[in-house]
Amino acid sequence: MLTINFLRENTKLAIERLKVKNFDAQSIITVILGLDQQRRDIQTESDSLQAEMNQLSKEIGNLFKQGKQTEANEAKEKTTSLKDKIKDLTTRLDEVNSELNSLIVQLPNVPHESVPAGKTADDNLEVRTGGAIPVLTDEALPHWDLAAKYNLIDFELGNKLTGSGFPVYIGQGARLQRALINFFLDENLKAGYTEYLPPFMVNEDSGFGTGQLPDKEGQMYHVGLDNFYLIPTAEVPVTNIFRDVVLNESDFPVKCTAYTPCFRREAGSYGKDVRGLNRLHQFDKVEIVQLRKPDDSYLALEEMVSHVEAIVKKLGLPYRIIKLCGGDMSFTSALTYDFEVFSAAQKRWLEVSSVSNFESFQANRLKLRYRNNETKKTILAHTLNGSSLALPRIVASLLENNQTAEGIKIPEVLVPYTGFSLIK
RNA sequence: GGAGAGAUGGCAGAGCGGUUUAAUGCGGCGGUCUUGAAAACCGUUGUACCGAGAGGUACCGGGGGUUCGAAUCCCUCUCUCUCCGCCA
Repeated sequence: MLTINFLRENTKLAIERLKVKNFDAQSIITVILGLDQQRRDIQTESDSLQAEMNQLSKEIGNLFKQGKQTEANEAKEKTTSLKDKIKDLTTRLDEVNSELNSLIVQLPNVPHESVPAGKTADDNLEVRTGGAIPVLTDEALPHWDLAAKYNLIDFELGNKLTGSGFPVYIGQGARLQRALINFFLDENLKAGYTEYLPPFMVNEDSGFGTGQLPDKEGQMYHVGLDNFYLIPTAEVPVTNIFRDVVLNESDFPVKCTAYTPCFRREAGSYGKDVRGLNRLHQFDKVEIVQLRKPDDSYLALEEMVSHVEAIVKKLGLPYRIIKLCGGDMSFTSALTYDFEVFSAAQKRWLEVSSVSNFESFQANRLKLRYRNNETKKTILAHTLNGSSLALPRIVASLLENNQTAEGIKIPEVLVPYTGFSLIK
């Protein structure tokens, strides 16, 4: 969430920038600033009344000690009206605060100045492309047929065990998963990230910290008996490691990576978008998370984009990097780059990574701060994250693009991990 | 699942109705001494909000209550630990 101080000091800027996200903030911000003023007025009054009350209580204590019962009882009577006033003010303050809060959480993050305006994915900006799109024969198969042909993934079996969207990987298919996870983690380690293996379920506080709760709870699986949520991405447990933490300047940059399965309900999805590996309820992903000081978070974003790009290049997949327009960006992001790889038999671009700078939007919810060396003040850190990478669509693209008459070729960098160079 | 104990500042740990602006120790920071360091000694040491400032208010796991006054008493929730049971 945005901070009230930011809104107070940058009212015009916030309204202008939010237009890029197609969000008309004019009236809501006006109401917010009005409530903020009310809040401060009430608190000033309430504080001074409470000071008076504290003073009075102290005096009553002293009177009792001196045995002056009558005076003490007289003084006690004076507190009654004070108490009522304070109670009244406190109630009002709570009301104003909760109203204020409920409005602020409705405001999306303010996009970075470089974010293009636009409504849909069509308005996104292609930053650059790489890799060659393979030319396949007419007999080329989509990955779900390849998966069946080579017995790599059994989608039907997943239906039996759980339900649709929970595939079972088998043999070389399973080993390819394990290889990719290790490869991605190793690449991240080499780039200076520390590996974590977090819980795959989180509590409510964690869900709130990264912004999944309260609004998007329909997207997560909920374990009702214990009130836990299955994580939709490693971003949730990893970023929440730093909830309620005050870092030192010397701790930066904080760079974390984690492999986790990801669970998404994806209610309402259907059709060709969800065919095969295109969209699943459970999938594997390796995530990178960085914490930065505000002054170099955009440098870090570019660094993360280059890092993910290097991995995709090593796999030899045709890719494009896209800067999302305001309308296509997530609620919490200030700037997002998407990575897509081309899946040559489906002839579709598939999103395999989304790299974002959230600035202090998440940090404010998380109370994730650092102490400034000079001023000794605490300042909200910036959080960033990205996939490096999501497995299913990488697998889809690898299978489709690398199919030959002899079998499916495994990219050279993966062979040490798979132990085989051809799926047949 | 059963029984018991507990939750206090960065950490350890007192306090159990009114000089608590939370003792004390450790750690951290600043200083004295020293060629330098250690030791010793002295000082200092949280967060948030309101206020131009002086200053004020709130916070002792969360929420509610009793009281003129709550870290302290009551209710309730959550979590942690110990033992037993089950178990990879």
